[in-house]
Amino acid sequence: MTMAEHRATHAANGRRRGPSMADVAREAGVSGQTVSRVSNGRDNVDPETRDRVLEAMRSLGYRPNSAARALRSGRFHSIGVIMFTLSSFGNMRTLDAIAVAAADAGYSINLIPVPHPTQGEVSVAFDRLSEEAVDGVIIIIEAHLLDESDVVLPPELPVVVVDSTAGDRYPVVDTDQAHGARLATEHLLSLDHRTVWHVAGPERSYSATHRREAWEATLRAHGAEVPPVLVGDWSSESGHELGLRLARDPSVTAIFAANDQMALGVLRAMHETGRAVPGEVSVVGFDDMEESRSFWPPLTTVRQFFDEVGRRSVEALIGEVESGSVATSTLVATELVVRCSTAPPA
Amino acid sequence: MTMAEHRATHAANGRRRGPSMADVAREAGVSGQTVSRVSNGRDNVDPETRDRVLEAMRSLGYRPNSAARALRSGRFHSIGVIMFTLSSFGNMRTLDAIAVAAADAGYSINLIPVPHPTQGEVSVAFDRLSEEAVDGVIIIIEAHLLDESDVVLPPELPVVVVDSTAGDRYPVVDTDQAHGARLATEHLLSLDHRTVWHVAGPERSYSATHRREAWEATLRAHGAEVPPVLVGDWSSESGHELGLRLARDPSVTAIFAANDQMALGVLRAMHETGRAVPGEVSVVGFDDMEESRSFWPPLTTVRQFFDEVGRRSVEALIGEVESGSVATSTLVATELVVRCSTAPPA
DNA sequence: GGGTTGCATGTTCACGTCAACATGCGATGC
DNA sequence: GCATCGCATGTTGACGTGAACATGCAACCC
Repeated sequence: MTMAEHRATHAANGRRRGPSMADVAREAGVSGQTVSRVSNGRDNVDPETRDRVLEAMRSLGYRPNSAARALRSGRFHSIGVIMFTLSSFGNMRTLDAIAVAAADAGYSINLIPVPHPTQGEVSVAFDRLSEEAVDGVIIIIEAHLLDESDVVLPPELPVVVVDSTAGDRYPVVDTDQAHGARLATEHLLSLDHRTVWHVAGPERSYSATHRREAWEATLRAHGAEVPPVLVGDWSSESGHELGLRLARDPSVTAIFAANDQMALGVLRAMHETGRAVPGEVSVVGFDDMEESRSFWPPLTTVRQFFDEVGRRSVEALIGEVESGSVATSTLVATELVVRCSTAPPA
Repeated sequence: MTMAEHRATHAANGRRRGPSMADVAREAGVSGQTVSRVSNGRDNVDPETRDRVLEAMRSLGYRPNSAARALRSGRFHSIGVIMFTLSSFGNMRTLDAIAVAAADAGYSINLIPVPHPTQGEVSVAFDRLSEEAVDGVIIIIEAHLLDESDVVLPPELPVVVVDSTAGDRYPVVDTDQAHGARLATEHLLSLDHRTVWHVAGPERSYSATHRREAWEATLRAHGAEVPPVLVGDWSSESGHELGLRLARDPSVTAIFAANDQMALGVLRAMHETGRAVPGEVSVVGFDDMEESRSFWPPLTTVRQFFDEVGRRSVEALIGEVESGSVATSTLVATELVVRCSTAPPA
């Protein structure tokens, strides 16, 4: 039976199913089991038989049915990724890396969005998740939502948490936020700024909290005064707003923003108020997003290795899925990228 | 049997399977079919029976097995999304919208990355795809790769193409690139610029081509001279490079960049060479990414409605999946957002 | 009151795959 | 020459679900 005939047959009876192992077996004159063996690349098949089967597969346009495979084996070769809006630079880059790493390992990615980070929504996402065909989950949302909600992840489901903390319930892969924040703060102090102001991310974000705490600790360690924190929401808008506040205070000479977007907003505020960067005010960001080298002035920032985070989280998860070994949490280093937005105070 | 006991049982014999319909049926004292009916929300079940079944499901921690369901029904309730790197602002926003729209419709998203846009890679992605458990596919890659390669998408698989063209093989959901480019160009001309230079996206991108063609057509329609095109690669780096070239030419007073990132690079080039924006040179972007309002100066740009694109493509695809009707192609409008990077020539 | 209708529920079986076990056959050992 | 082994291949059944069909029972009609 040719592929065209096959499809015609199926079109006729209204089903859209592709050819099955049985069809291939018939075409090749072997048993279904032999087709299965060829399909799974086992070596205990006579080369000649294998060729015949492969030829039959090709001519019929056979594709293994992943649902049947999953049903039989109990494994889906799929990883669920739960995340808020992708609209954060870091999340996006991390997801990208996860997708690539997963594909390399033969896993597909099942994206589960949580449009609004409320407990209700998280709950819904998790409920949905439990019906999803995934072998494990990578969570890229603020974990406090896990702590507080009575949401239950399906037990026995391997989980890796990214860029957050999760008590010690799950392994965590995170950027070394504290290290990055220390690098940024020390860089500014080493330029002889008396102290460093901080435009932080939202209160409930762990990344934001870690960066802020490390900034504060670094200032204290160097005997510098700790100015009040300005809290933003990661957006350049909020950076702009807080930047305007800082611009009014002539004693401010060094600002560490918790991400590049807010740093961009701060830069805009400085331009608007005529305060020279880096002449009067130095600014450091966090993330090293692709665009930050084109900001004006090009932004000194802390580079995160999102690819590494994605890669490691997939690695950890698949390890857990395949060998049952629960991974340990790991930190990914950061590095300071000095560009043109920092200089000694006037 | 309680949930704990149930899991203990399974742990003991080494299987990690959850309880099945049969377990629930036994617990509730009904047949499997009745459980199935409750599970699928059919209304022909006695309320009392339904409650008993729901209670049994809860106590056992029952979750429908999606693999078995898919095997039986031939439907996966899953949409495959094929895309290059997420690292483009537009792709990311579109994906986000797709994910949300799909979730609302009860579909999950299967992300299939194509790290390198070569034919070989595309081929691999498609091969992989054919084993994936998806009911349809949304393709967000430059479609010429489809045209040229001998890659075969599984026949009968519904496909929607986003932000590209696809001959008339598949329905296309696209932003009205031409309209946007015309808005941008006319805005600059209306400010009395003699002509408008264009920093285009890569040759092989359809979006880039459409924008460029519309820019050129608009200039011609207004009797303006058409200057040579500068071709970038969407990155702010390339915008910077080409911007430096443009900055050297004093006759350049208006620049339309094919995306915001390249516009950012152009802005940087102007700052570096001391050419005032918008005093000496006006710059318009395309996309209206979240950050562009915080560029210096805040960027005049063409807003794309990525959410709408994502929503419509999901709608079109699901329509095709569920009713078999092939959708028609649609265009999503754009709008000009005037900020501070444009002004009449000096 | 016999037949019909409507509704809740049960029984059977097939979806496509693959593990486990079975078969068959040539080669090898003593 | 007979037992044994290795290897390619075949047969059977189960994974969990839900469509199709079957059953059983109460209400209703003329």
